[in-house]
Amino acid sequence: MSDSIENENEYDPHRLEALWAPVWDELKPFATLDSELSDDERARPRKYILDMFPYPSGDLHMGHAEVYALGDVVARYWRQRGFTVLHPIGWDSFGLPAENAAIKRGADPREWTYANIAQQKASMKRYAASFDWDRVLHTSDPEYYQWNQWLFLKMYEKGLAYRKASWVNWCPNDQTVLANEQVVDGACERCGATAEKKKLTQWYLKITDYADRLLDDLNQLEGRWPSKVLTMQRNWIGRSTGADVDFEIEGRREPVTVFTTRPDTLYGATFMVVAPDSDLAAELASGSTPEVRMRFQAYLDEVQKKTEIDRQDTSREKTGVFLDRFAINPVNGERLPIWAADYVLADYGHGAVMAVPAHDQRDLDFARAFDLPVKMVVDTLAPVTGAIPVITPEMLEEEPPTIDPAVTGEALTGDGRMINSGPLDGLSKNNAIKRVIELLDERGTGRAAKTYRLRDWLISRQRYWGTPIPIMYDEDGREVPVPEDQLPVRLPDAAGIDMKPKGTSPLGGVESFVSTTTPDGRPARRDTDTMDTFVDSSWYFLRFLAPNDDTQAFDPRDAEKWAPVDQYVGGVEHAILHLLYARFITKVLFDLGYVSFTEPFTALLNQGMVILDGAKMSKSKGNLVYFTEELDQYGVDAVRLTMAFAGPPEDDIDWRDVSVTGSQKFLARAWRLSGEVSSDVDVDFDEGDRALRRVTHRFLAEAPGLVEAFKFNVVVARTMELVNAIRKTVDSGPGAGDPAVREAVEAVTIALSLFAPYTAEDMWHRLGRGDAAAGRAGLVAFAGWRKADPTLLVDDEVTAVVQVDGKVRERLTVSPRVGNDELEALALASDAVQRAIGGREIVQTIVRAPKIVSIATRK
RNA sequence: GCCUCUGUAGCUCAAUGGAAGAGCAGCUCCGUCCUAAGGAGAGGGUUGGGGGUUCGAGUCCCUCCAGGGGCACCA
Repeated sequence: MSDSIENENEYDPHRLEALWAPVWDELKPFATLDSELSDDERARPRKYILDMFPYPSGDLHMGHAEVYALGDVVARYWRQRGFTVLHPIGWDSFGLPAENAAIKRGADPREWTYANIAQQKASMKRYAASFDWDRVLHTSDPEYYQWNQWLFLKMYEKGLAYRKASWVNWCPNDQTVLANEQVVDGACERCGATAEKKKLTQWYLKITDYADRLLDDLNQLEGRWPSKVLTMQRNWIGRSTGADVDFEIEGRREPVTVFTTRPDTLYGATFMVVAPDSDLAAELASGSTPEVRMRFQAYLDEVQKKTEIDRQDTSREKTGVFLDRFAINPVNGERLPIWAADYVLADYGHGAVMAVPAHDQRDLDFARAFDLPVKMVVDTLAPVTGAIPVITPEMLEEEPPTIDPAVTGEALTGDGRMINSGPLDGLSKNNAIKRVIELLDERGTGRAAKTYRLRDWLISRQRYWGTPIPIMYDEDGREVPVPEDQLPVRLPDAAGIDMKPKGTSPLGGVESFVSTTTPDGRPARRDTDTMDTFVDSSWYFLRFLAPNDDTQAFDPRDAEKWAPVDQYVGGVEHAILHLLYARFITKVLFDLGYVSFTEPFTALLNQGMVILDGAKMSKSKGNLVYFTEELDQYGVDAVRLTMAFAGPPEDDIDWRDVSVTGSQKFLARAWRLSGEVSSDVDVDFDEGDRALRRVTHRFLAEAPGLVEAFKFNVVVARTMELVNAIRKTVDSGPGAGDPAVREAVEAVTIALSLFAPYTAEDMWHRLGRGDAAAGRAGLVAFAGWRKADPTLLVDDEVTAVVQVDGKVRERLTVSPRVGNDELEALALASDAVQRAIGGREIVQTIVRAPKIVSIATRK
């Protein structure tokens, strides 16, 4: 039992949490719906700060603790800068874990999900994240997902949503298809099972139509998004430029088109390779001899047994089978044997390549394995720049080393002069590319072309807990879109549905769901797949603008007011998937006229992970740090401050390396100061101690730039320095009554409001600042960042250094406004400097007033 | 293998080409019946190695080493 009076003079984070949480609940400090804003707040400039919303699997963990601490620093900072800040939160609440829990424990996915949401929400409130709790959304609510369906129908109308049969990635564990983006190193991104290939008819969104814009618009984000993410997106889209070339095939009416980035080497093609799992290969084989058909089928079986992981092993030996068919090179009429080999991919380019072994390593490896001819068409030793090669006598005597790829096994991929290439002879690589495309164009047998690595986005999932695809099929199997006024297509109750994965959607077994009628009254059956949950998150930032609007997905006028997101905060694990999809959907909405911007997230901050002992935390490793336990032990503010102080946000935080106790001690030091200030609230700061005021104002001037550059750890270090300076002033300077002490402690309090809201709120009120009558405007969160006084930023005197021949020989105390000439004269007048010069001739003097004079002598 | 980012005090990080610094931890001292909180003080560096440009390099260039990340049979 502790005395409550004594208690109030001791820093007790849990007491402060209990004291202020109810006040905040009452005042709703961060509510931003129009009805909640005062005229003044409506008139302020606006910022939209968004933290990636969580998936509700269990309670919050340390990773969440980091994102929401850092995102909150940014949101609270802009409020202090006088902006009206939209900072919403919601839940990405559709998805597999709910369904897997249902299968494992017999729980209803809906109940499981919403129970977890309630728990996470309570934790976030305790954590004092400054969210607008009036704008909460859950993607699993029909009020949300009906707009997924609306979006799908809009895209369907535009031909951007379509169904096709194709080889798809299949997760044998989750028993569902995966988007390309969800296959990492040949394995399911979620569960790690080796992905398989299946031929299925599925729904796709035509993201490839947007490939160029998705790539080119990345330039707008340069400097505002981490360059790492930009690079990953560029790689993922993977645009290659080159040419399509048509090859006539003996015994076939239609020519075969291949894509190449090196059309200049067309004269060096010695064979053609087609992907064994392509339709083309099957067709060419079936038109060949029975032995070829047999050998091809055997090869295809072998290839299809390989996993994605085997296939990606680049050190593998080349395999293939000759199809006994021939293509005709359009530029020189040469007959090229056609092979099927699995180093050519069916779904990239046209699934066929012209092989130029002399100038492509893969083709060369294949040619050497199967004894195919190698023909050099680029002399890479020939100069292309016009420089004259230097030939030494030694070089003339020595036999020049051969560069022939057939001998060396090294393909020549560099620039050089074209040889053995008819009209291209003598040209450099780039000129030859231009010229050959002209030639092909003239003959109509080829053209400039671009190819992408990006594939269309497969969104069908054979699972229950997701958005039903709003399409039905009539008795002839024709697609019929669900009319907009019949949305949402509701997910049926989980009760009685067998969710065990069986490769087809659980919804297929719910006759009352499946059976429906077309708008014109004919019987029809619904599509039973649900959408990839990345559809949900691809536009949620717009739904936050009016989460309760049941007439539209979002109001374009709200989008004008708030969007795009000024600052997005989240983990780098979404560098491709979520961020690429959200960019794509934003461009679609732009094209449909719903928004006036083409990029959803103006700036992006990726935070690192919280790890322990150098390793990712995981239940199986037994190295978990529990969020709630940390809060119980150290208090919310100390944990939040630690997240900000541990290092640059993008670096991982090893919980072993940080000291939450240290953060707590610092907060206690700062908090105690707020109780020691003995000057009045309206005291005149101008009369305060000048030395402390200088430290304070330098802090006020410097901190905003640091926050805006995400150097939160540096801001915290600077705040610590300021606290140390105040302590010195109080204990061994002018004392706690000096006006400068109040000014400095208030600056600390406002700064701490970004990191440690409970502590800062309490300090603010102990300082006599919190105005209970002012409503939320009386809270420290709206105190406003103090302006630095420029006259306090310049020192009265500074030290200038004099170097002679690079060594510091003298320090002069001068005015910061000293001129170059004056400073030079002072330097030369110094005995120490003259001794260092030692009578030698001065060859150069550089003066940078007021910092340095550098004198160089002749030695 | 290719591309890219990062190497500064024990740890985490600062430093428009101009004196190598801060916070934390550790150490010493004060304080205390004891412990802790609290206070005072000092120490700690080949800025990963080597070379270059410069009056002057942690900063720019080259090279090597180490670590992280990305890409990798994409024609």
